[in-house]
Amino acid sequence: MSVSTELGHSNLHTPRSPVSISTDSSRRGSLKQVLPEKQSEPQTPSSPQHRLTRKRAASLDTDIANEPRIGDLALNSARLAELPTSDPTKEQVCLCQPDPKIPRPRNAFILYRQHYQAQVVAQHPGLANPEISKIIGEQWREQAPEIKNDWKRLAEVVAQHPGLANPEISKIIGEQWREQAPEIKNDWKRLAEAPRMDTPRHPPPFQQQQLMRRGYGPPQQLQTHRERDEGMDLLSPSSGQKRRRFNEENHRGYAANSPVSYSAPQAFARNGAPPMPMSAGYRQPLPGPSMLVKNGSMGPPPAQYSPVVPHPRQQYHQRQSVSIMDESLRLPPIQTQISNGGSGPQRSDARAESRESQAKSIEAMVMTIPYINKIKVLTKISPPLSHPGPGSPTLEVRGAVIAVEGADKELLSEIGSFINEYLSKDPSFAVRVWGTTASPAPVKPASTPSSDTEMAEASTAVVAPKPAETTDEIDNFVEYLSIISQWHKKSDEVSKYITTAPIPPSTKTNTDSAQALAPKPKILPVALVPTGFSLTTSDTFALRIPINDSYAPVDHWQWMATLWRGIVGPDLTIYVTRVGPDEMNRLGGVEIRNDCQAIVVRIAETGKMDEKTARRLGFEVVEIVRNIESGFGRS
DNA sequence: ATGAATGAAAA
DNA sequence: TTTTCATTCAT
Repeated sequence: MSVSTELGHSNLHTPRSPVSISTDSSRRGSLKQVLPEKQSEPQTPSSPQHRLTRKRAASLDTDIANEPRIGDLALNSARLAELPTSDPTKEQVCLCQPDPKIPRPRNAFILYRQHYQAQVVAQHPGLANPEISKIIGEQWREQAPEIKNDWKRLAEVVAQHPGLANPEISKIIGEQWREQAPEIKNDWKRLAEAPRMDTPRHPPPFQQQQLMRRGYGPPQQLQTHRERDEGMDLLSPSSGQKRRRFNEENHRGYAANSPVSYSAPQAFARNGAPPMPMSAGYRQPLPGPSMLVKNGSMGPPPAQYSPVVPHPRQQYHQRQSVSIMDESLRLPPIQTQISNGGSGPQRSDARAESRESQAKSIEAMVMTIPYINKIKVLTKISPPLSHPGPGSPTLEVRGAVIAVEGADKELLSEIGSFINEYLSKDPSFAVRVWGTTASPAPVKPASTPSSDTEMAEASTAVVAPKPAETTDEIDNFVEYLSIISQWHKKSDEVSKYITTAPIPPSTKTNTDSAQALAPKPKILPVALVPTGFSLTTSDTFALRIPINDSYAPVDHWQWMATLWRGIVGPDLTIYVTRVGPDEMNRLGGVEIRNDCQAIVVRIAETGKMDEKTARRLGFEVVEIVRNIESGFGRS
């Protein structure tokens, strides 16, 4: 059969010359087994294993063989050797080796598991993989048929297009598959067939194949880590955990698990469905403050991640094959964009549409960044009030700054009020609330005809092009800066507040007799930001302000967050989010995150916070706040 | 190498 | 029907 072709193809995927078996050995049946097998026949009933691989590979290849592009490949000797019935000498053995072990396609469950692995690990640190499999397996079982079907379809797509083997691409497809127009789907298919640069082990298809040789080096591991990860690793130190933990988490946990549940951005907030199905945090741009940690520079983030491809932008208008490739590197957001461009049909307001789609993508990306990671990053950017140096005067008290964050405004407000009331009724706390002065509305900055505004308008004039859009962007940006500015001022108030002993209502100043009154419980000042602080605000504006340069969504968000530098950070972050019933059962309503001084509060999709959750939350908050104080004093 | 899960496909 | 093997990665 087309065996020969196939093999050649397989090589394509596994760049290895016939001889380089060693590489493969890492996997299950490779060279080693093959050899033995030949000579021996001791096979008991189930000896098949070894050769299975081979067979499988062959079949797979067949599929591949069908693909047009395959033809280009040069074949390897491996195959050739076989055909020749003529001279079956020992050499054959050698030649055959290359046994390109083409992995079999991942089925729906495997894809599903793969996707949630990270999340589960994040939620259950230290859990062994077999356990993780159980968890995900259980989840899978409970999953609605419809959702399973979505994954099945995705699995089919992946199976049909070896190029999709790359989880990254799979994810993208899964994500947008459902709602994309047919022509876009075709684009994706093309993408699938196109070489993906992500996986080091696969050689570039077409023409490039020859040219690129040098880059690769040995087969390498898998796509798992790449340069991007370095950044993450850097970040993780604080938590001391494995890198994995980091990226994972999709902050919403896994609620709706359909790979294609991408649609309405709102959906994310609504049901907590991870926008990106496949490997959301996989090797993504990472949550970590890559730039922060990396070179300590606060400057602009790294240009782009694609190590191989230049700049997506430059290639946008190139021939489809090329541009598509770039896209794959680029990640979801832009891809959509490109797809649009490629399919040309909708002429009308392609620009607006593209913009819209970009916004959607940004949202998808930004909201996909695990909130835990965001909290960690923000902690680095704006850490809690630090302990005064040795020489500094001792603070009379060290209260706490609590921030309630979350994407759902209503929920935020509900929980924020709860915390406020809960702490306020406790006489040992002196609560004072701070909030972001939400600028009334899209209304013009009538109240603040600051120079900033003027500048903004001036530049608008200069730029001329699209007045409307540009103006909005600037307004948003100005508003953001304004908010940041306000917080800088409030920051001082907050710091002062939590380090000043509150004056008890009736009791007079007890400064003098402080010691004598020792037994009396000290009143702790608590600065509460109940309706969203740095995290919520960064998210809001990261979504609102479009990306007009080469910043990746994650970097875009980070950049927003960076502006909080210099503003006192929360000692405790309470992150509220809505989740589906299953997630609620699995994770509970209140989760304490000691790794980032946070409490995650999960509220059922439909209702309000139940009493049990409220009680636990209140208790934990008090507990943590008290510990903060004592811990502070000691450290 | 083993283990866990589920499912597709080979034996 | 049974067996493999896709994915993951700490033991």
